Amino acid sequence: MTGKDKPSKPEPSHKDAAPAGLPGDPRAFAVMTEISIIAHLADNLFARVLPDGLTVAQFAVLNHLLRLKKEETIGELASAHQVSQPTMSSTVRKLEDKKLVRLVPDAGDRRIKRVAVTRAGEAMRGEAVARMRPLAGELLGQIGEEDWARIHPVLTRLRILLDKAR
Amino acid sequence: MTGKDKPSKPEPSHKDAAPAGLPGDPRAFAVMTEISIIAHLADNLFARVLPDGLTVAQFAVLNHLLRLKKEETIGELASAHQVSQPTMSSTVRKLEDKKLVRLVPDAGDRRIKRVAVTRAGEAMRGEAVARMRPLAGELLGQIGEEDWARIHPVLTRLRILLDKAR
DNA sequence: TTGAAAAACATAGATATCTATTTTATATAT
DNA sequence: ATATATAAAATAGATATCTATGTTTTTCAA
Repeated sequence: MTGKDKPSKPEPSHKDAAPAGLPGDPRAFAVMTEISIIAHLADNLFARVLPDGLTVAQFAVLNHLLRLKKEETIGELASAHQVSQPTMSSTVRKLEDKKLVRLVPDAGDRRIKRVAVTRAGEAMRGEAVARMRPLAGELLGQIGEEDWARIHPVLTRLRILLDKAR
Repeated sequence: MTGKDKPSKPEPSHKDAAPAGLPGDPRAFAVMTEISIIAHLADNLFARVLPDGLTVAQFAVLNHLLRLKKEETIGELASAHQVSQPTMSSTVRKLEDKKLVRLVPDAGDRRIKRVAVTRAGEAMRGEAVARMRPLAGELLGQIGEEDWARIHPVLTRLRILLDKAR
């Protein structure tokens, strides 16, 4: 995931993509399509600027724990990040292999291990944030603050609707 | 992908998730996080209502070709759907195995095979659309038309920005 | 005309995700 | 107290994606 070369990368051209084109509510489908493409593009772009060996999923876990300033179980992390428990187990193990987190056993419940970010983990997250800052400023800065504010509440409502329908 | 049981499925609770929390432009990051979650939830939801054996990627190809009413090469499909050429080759082969598309050799250029949807493919897409209609109506109908219209142009602008930065 | 570069697709190997199941530990009901 | 149900995490197997590379065909320049 170093992203130096790009041999078989898909080329621009987004007249359309995923769902879309359904009868009934074309605009809603068009918007969902845009959202799908945006998520995909942002994810790829993000992956390219991350420090070597750190995936988006791994960064997200470090960032989550450091933002909340607390330790969480694998199950809690899986819920928060919308992935299955085995997937989060795998992500956490990779972070552990790199010494970016350590697993703290729970005193009262021996099934549980809480994930704690190490110093090295903090440093790695700091580097990741530093690397994405220019890209973020350049790109996201081109959308005005008022536009972000305009779309934010609608997207939150949509996310809550979809979340309830799971 | 039948989606009958759901043992290790992540549970609700979205106080937060991926990126977010970066300094500089918190709102932009919060929005990008919402977009990422929405795309993920919609994809999963969509996958669950599709006819058995049809993946989202496969449906997207059928739908794309039927909407545009034309045949396209594997390379064109890969570009349009933001995936690598080998991925699209694989998706097309699966559709071909199920007789939902057939590969039409190009008369003038023997490297090329155009992907054409079969009758069975049309029927399958029709069934997929029929199955998702109630879900779509129920969910997406809860967001007013004016809200879709409000966020659409901003999202399109954002998508174009990200696309240029690839 | 022939050799090199480019293009379209296929193949190979790696990885991240998923579902299903297993293991171990805790909670609860008889 | 003991048996059963629930819960947390690990393991196993499948799949969709990616990058890197190979093969075949076409294009173009010397």
